[in-house]
Amino acid sequence: MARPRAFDEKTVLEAAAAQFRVHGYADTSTEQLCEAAGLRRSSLYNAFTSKDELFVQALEHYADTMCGHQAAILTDTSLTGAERIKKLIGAIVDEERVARSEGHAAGCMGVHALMNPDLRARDERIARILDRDLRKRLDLLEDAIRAGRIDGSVPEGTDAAEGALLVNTLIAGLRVTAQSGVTPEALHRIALDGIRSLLA
Amino acid sequence: MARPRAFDEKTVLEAAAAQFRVHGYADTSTEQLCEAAGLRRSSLYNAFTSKDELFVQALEHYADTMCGHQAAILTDTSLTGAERIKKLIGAIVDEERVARSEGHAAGCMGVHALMNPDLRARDERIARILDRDLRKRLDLLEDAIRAGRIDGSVPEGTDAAEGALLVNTLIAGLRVTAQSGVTPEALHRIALDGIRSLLA
DNA sequence: CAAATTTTGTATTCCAAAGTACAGAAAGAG
DNA sequence: CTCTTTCTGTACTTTGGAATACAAAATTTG
Repeated sequence: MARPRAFDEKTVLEAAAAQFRVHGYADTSTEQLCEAAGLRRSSLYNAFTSKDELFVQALEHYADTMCGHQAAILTDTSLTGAERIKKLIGAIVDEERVARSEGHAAGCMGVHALMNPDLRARDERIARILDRDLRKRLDLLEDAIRAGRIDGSVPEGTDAAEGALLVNTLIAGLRVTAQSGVTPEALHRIALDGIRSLLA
Repeated sequence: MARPRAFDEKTVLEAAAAQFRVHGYADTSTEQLCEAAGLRRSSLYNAFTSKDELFVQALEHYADTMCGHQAAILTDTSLTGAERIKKLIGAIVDEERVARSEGHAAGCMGVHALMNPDLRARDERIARILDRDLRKRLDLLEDAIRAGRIDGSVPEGTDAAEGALLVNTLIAGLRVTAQSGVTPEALHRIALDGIRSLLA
């Protein structure tokens, strides 16, 4: 019995995340967010009370979506453990490739939020989301490494937890290195060199 | 024939960098900068015209200092090429260790500035400093790798440019991963695993 | 010791960006 | 068709922090 929302909430969260992941929290103005979402100020504030709140929701949605993508790759049992990890790296590099074709780097909400202790302190939910997301992704990586140890694509002695942390660290590094204009091809090669210790 | 400055400029730049490397540009207030430097607003503005200018100078000093430290390690001819790179990683991890003992991560002006396209756009000098710094550090790393190829500590086939980029990428990743509370010991182990491809 | 000049402290101004108010338009329910 | 409710657009208010003004204090040199 009332006028329904003319925009899709998820779509707005994705548009917001696209801004935040490139510019970070502080350097994304509510103006930019409106522009990116194709919404007016009041619609945005009506749906999401504040920039802070919008950030939290965008981060949550972003983390879930990302994690979903990575889970799809890392649990694909048609591939060996090592192949899954290589495919994940390929996917990250591809993200950078399309961002590059748009004239910027892909950025990463996770890196931005992690690197900013003040942001995490401002809203405890942010730290919680980041922790949960990290934990989930490490678990997925550990499972893939264990699978690799069994199928023979990963050396037997490999510590799953540390291998997972290495892959995650390398990915964060890629996000940063991508900002300095390195080609996706070079990015791909160094990432594969970085996980050499995980390949049988 | 005039009252001399009561503070040391370098010391102020270092205090400023210590704030910027943790909080980033936007989330460091001029208030914090005054506090950290032990200076009053007017002294700060008198010496460095603006927050922007202070940031640029702090970044320049920070990059030079960091590069100097790294150069000392990477050109130490009493070590093999591989040993130099391992020692560099140890030094980065130690930085994180002391930061951790102070209750935070070390952060990195380079990572913050790189991840923020708006900041680089605001003042062309920032992009210039970052480019020069990256170039210098990659050159040092390449030299160490080449030295390693000669002394036999690094595999013959290794591409120096890509090896250098890998080490640099890993270090950036360490800066990020350190923010999530991983112990310095774990950080050290995964970093060494990450450069496995560079070790003979 | 006094002049010259710069530093320091407090208070103020200024600005950009976050957030709010409210009138008018749109859409479903009866 | 009309009533109700929610959405949309414009203009306004608020706020946090960067930057400035200026008077008083401090210090070196001649």
